[in-house]
Amino acid sequence: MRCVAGCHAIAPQCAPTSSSNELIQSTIGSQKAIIMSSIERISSLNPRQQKAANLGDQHALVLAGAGAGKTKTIVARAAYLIEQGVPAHQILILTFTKRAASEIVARVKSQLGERAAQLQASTFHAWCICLIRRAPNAFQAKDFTVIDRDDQVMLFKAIRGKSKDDSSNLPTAAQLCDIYSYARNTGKSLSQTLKLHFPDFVDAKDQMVPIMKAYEAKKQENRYLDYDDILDRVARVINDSPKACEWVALQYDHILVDEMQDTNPLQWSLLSPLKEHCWLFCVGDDAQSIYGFRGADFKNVHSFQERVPGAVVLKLNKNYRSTQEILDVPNWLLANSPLEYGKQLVAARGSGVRPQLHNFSNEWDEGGWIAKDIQRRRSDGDNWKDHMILTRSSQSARAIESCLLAADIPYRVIGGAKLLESAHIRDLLSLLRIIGNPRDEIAIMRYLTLFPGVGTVTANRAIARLKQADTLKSAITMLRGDRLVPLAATDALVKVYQQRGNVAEAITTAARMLDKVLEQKYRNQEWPKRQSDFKIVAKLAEKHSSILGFIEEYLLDPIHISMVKRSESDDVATIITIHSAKGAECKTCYVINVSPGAFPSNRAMGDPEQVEEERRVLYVALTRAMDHLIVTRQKYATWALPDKAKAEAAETYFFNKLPKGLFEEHTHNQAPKRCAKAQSFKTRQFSGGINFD
DNA sequence: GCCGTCGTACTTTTT
DNA sequence: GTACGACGGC
Repeated sequence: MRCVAGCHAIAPQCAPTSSSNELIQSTIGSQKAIIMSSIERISSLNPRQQKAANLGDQHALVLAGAGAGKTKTIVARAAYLIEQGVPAHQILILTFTKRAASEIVARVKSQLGERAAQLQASTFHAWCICLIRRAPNAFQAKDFTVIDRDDQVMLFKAIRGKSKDDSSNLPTAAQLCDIYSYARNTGKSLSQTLKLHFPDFVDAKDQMVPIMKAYEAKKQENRYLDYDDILDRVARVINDSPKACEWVALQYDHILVDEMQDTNPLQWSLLSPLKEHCWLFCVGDDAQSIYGFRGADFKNVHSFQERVPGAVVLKLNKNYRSTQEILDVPNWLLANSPLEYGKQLVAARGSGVRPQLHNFSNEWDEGGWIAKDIQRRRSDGDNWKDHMILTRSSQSARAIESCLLAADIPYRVIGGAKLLESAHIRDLLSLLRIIGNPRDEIAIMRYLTLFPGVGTVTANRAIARLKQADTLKSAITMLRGDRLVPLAATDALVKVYQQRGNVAEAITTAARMLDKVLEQKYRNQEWPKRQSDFKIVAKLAEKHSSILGFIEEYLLDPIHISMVKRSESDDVATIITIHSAKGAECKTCYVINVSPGAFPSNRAMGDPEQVEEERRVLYVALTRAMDHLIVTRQKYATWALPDKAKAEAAETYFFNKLPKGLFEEHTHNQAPKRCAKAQSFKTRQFSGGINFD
């Protein structure tokens, strides 16, 4: 047996499946309950799943259609390995979301109990952070702050602003961020990235290079790691240094990868060097590849055997989730693609209820009807949690949310606003971040400009001064002497600094010290509600001893606002973005706004690759339903588009040549009854729509 | 010269 | 519900 330094001692922030408090634990528990409810129904493996789970020591790729039991096979594989004597901590499970990770671990533990206690499952990012935390010097990432996309955009904005030259079409800060990230995730050069994926900006390349270089310099200077750095640091080191690679590889015998079709070249570069030392067991479905925008490369699936010599490929075809009537819809969708997916899902469960297609005028009618339908199904004996509403964007979840709210239906939203991303929490955390990393310019800027009399100019001066200081203490003394910023600003820094060993206390103190300025800032924006969020953040931080560790955990595993609010009740309906819903399933699924201009999204039109990805997004949505699939769409969804886009939307619409009989179709011209909340939103003027016939 | 406020426009998908 | 630009006040 192998014994490696570090493998036995997993620091709290490194245990990817441990949740940091009961409040949140109960919400995550309820999520699992939904996802797991049906799986327990079929507990035994079919022969193919069994064969996959019980493979000996070899590399394997399991290709499985939607609902064919991918998760179940991974769970069974992990359980089998542990039963064969592989120590649980020598198995690494990599998934795409934290939810998938905790679900898999929970299921293995429920099968094996104590023997699986050390089993680890995490996202690629959480895993890399864990490695970096264990050997910060090896990865050249000591005392860093993890920054999210908003912070990245802030940095790009600050740099771009200086080099503004109105003569050319320089990408916006957010676009620069996307281009930079795409290039890193795919390993492509900037020129190649622009040519292939951002052709509008090919000419701006020479202007972009210095901006991106300045961005990298800023990251270095402020000790920031962005999301891509987290993977990149580890990938570089294990590819360049055989010794480091061995150190990592020795910790694991088997690596199990979920959703392989969504891995990108950067992620592959993490797995590739390890395949010499560990056995890879990867599971995927090319028809469900929906992360192309992040550089996902399904060559990782298609060329698996070339990349991993000696690997065996197994296929799982039978669908155990849905009835055949439901599967006929996604089957038809893929059959209409110019690409050959070669997928025909066959329902092991046989025949059931025909899916429904409902036409509405607008999103309020759509949402109002869905609320009524859920209430009807509940009074017929279903639970709230038997209902899942799938949306393309988190934006479109808002109308449906207000309809459920008005109808008194308990719900939670997954994939929308995240707690740590809301403005008032970022304000609060900016203070904590300065304590954790005194060079954190973004945090200093955000923090200082909270105070009356301090704007960007003054804040920048203060930052320049602070950079000269060696320690936070001397920096604060310097700030006080300068009188650049109000005393309240430095007082809060001092007070919170004294509490830095106890993150929850520090947050409570910070909230108290900033109460005045924040109340002023948010006086017209639901301040009491925002204020109560601070208590939640303090509670989340209870088990953390490091400020940066705390921030990092919740950036990589975000808590959604509605999860916190709804924690007291497990029986809730779910509103979820399709991207977040991969792997999930539910008895009754509403796939909303499957309208022209939305599927494919008008932003994807013109690019065949993106249109196909949109098709797969819809495919994922349609394959979540177990018993009832209800698709809704809006007649006037494209009302705001220019005529040309409107025509294009009508032409490329996925449901154009829908065969009769696939759906039971209903058209609603009037809202059944507008909900009170919905009425309070401004009514829209509609002009021109698409004829669905 | 710098800051605060008010009005307007925009809002894919995730780690 | 947030971000940016324009403008007026200090």
